[in-house]
Amino acid sequence: MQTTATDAGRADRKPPTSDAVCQELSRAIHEHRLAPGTKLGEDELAEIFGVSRTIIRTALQSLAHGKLVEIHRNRGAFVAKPTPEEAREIFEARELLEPRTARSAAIKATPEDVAVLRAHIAKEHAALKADDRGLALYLSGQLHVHIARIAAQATIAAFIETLVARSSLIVALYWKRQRALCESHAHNALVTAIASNDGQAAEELMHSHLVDLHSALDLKKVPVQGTSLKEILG
Amino acid sequence: MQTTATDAGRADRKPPTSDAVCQELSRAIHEHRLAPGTKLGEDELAEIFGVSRTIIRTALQSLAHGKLVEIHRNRGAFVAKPTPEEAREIFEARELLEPRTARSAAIKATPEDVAVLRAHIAKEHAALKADDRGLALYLSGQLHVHIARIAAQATIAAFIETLVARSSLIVALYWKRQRALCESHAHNALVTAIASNDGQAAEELMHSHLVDLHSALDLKKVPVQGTSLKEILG
DNA sequence: GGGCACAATGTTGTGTACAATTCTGAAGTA
DNA sequence: TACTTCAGAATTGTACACAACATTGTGCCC
Repeated sequence: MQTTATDAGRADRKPPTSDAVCQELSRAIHEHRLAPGTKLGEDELAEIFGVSRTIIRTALQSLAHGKLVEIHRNRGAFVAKPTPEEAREIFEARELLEPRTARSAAIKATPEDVAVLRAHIAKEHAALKADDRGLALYLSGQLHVHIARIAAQATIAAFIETLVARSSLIVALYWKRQRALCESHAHNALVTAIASNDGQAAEELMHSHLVDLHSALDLKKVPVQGTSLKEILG
Repeated sequence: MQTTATDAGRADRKPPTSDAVCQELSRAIHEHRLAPGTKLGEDELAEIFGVSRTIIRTALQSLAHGKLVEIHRNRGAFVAKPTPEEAREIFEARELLEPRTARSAAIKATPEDVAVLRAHIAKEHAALKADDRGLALYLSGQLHVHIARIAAQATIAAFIETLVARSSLIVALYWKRQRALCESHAHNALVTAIASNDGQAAEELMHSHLVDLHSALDLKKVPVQGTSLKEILG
């Protein structure tokens, strides 16, 4: 998978598929290299990736389905800019889904699963040490997706994946704190609970972790208005 | 919205948009007019709807995102055929999401909301009386979506919408019983609980309703092989 | 000077043509 | 008879061209 992303990024060798473009853009949004509200012009992207607009359009529509991108008819595609209302919904949804899923994961986790999770956390730490905040953020989200997958629930895992992705946008808009270090500790504790197959603890830890994240948002903060100035001056 | 669907169906007046095509196909799948496994040829659909393949492709990709359609590269699009494993996942997900959502809905429901739900049930009854099983099935699913919307949870409502849609495919493949009448009673009780703002009862009724649906499936049954005869003759 | 109408420009939406791949069928061989 | 091989047909994937729409800039009128 790393190969695919690299291929798409370079676009020197082989023409990337729409999925590759999709992943590349998705990753860029995850890592906050693309800010909410940014316009995603088709011609522009087509040139960057070295493909025709057809591929780009497919990728954008795909991202729009996951609500990472908003497409306004005849006006173009923009990186989504969740409202405080949406942010609340998304975290409510996560608080509904993830704790129970974490419990299932803890019950079903094999030593191999745990090893994967620990390796993941190690990468997260490394990224933080290298001061790559974007990558750290991305990995941090992916851990949640991994846990959902361990629960043998591809359907719910897919839901959580979109929620995590959108959470990244929310963090970009409404994040209050500077440090993200605390999360690592929460993740450590969570993985430990899963390692010892303690469903109850995993559920509770996941819940408090999400509440913690949620409370680290300032939803009253006026979102950085990428586009619509009328809202600012309205 | 009825207009849109009709336009798309006829395709005499105005060229339908990809969303219209999407809705039309979605509806056809919901109502079991399109069986799981059916091939959805692009040229074929393009002629039926009176548009170019471009529109059709967009619509199919959209449906593929909701897992109603499977797209195999270079081979085409087919109505999805959920495996027993997926069926289990989908109902587990519904059992996780819907009872709590029903509780929220019951707490927040206004008299107008209840009126809408009751009108919906009336339509459901009418469809059953008219022996339009397809329509009845569709409406039956939509009630669940309506309830989720009342809970002021667009995000979760969207999830439930896809789960309901996929449930329709599962019913097409694995349904055991003949009669669907019992559902109507469950829906009645559910709406009554919501009408009296009884969150606890709504949650419990929704749960038992889903368990009832789930138990009405025979997941050991070999899925009816829609098209690919090679699988039957293996 | 302010406001409006209208042309110019750029971007997106849709249809179509061509290339690439898969499927179908028949012929040939063991 | 069963299996393989290979060409033809059909279908999908991609690129491109044109049309439709939105935005922006200019000039005119009040």
